[in-house]
Amino acid sequence: MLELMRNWRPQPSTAFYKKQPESSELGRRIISEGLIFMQEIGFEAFTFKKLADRLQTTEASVYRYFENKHHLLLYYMSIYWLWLEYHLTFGLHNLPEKDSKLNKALDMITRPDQLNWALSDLSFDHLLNLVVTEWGKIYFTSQIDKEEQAGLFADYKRFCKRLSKLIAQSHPHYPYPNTLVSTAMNMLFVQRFYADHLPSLTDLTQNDIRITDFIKNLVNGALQNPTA
Amino acid sequence: MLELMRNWRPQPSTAFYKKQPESSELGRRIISEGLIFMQEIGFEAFTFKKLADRLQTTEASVYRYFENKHHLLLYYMSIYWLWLEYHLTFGLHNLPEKDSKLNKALDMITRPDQLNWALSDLSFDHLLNLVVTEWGKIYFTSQIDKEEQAGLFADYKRFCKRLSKLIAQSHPHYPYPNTLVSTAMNMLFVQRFYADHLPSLTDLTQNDIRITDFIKNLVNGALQNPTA
DNA sequence: ACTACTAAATAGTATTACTATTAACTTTGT
DNA sequence: ACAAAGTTAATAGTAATACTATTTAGTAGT
Repeated sequence: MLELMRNWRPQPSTAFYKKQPESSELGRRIISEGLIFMQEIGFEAFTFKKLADRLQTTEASVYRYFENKHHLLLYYMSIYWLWLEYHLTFGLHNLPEKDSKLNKALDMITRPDQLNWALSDLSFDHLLNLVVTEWGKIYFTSQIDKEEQAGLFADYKRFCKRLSKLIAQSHPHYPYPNTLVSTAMNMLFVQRFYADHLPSLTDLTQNDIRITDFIKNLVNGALQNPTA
Repeated sequence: MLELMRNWRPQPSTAFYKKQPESSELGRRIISEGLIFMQEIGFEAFTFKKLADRLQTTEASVYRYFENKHHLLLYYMSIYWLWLEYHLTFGLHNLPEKDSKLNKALDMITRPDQLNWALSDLSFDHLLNLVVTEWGKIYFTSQIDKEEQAGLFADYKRFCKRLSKLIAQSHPHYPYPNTLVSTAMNMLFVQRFYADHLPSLTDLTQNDIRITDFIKNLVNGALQNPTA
């Protein structure tokens, strides 16, 4: 598996960019420096002008690669989903019991820091921090329908669908598998955000490993409890 | 109770505005027209310039009342919480059993459209729509710590704390009452948003009354299921 | 009638997000 | 070898946005 990962890299779809950033030195620098920078100053304050200054290039050059800064944010998000999906595929392989598959999956998604990150040019910490702080701005935008149409949410949707199917298989009578999965996924990021900024809204602390317990209890509880 | 409401109006704290909007004709028009307009064109597209044009006044005049458009959004949010809290207080009064109190509360927050709205100048539908579409931008902003400091999130925090206490009383051994409550509150808005824009991520449809069943099952399931 | 205060309009500025065009450099075919 | 074709990025913009400083008009109290 580690062997495999050496040659494997998440390749976000062409929908995210105008010019493939992996194809040039500047493109690669936009991706790697952009992540650090966007996480540092926040999505609103982040502009292509500022990034260009930092890269010693120009605003227009950055616009050659990405249509706007939101597409760049979604590009990062895509990398996250592709990476997590890759791990999930291998992690669940050959696990026979459906119930243990779901719980293994919950372990993996709630403790992503325990999984192998092999993208030397991108910092996992920066990526996770970015997702946590900007979660509300990723899939909750005024451009939602247009961006959805363009396929920019495909990775997130596919990932959720995969988990919902695990639930549908192990608990065929539970009526809300998709709702339950999207609830869990949202809470992974929202509760971390609350721990950092609105601690009175959560019982968890920063990087609290009890997030796994909370999510597992939530999901398993919902599945075992009768619905109307 | 209906008698009482005739003389009662949610009064957001002074932290939200520079000049009390209820104190002048223009101020009141900013609130009522602003809600409709912001909901119509979305928070990003909404500007004080455009609102001023619509009100046949000037940008600068609007800025006399609100520091920026985010404060106006939070002002609306405050009205929502104050109104819901008012109903909760009366609705739970004299209900003896703690367990039924929690379930009554869940009924109320999941079906706010069933509660009495008595603000003739503000449309409940517009307010709920605004909250649903802009939820991600309300408490997940780059200004979070500053706004928190200014007390702009006090209503939301107080409301959640109230519900957490119900849980802590009925289920004193459950370790995540605050996390569970903020999960439920988030899902009220996020799942509606998904129903509208990313339907594959939820099993609910627009205005689906099963949101009550989903949330009750989720909360009660979590409380009955053992944690680590 | 004079002062004090409130309300709202005028006229700005700095920044932002984004685009059109041009220049420089590489690669490729003959 | 060398011109055509393609790639990459710089120059130089624009329209819109968020926000402010200053001025004018109106109203209330003494």
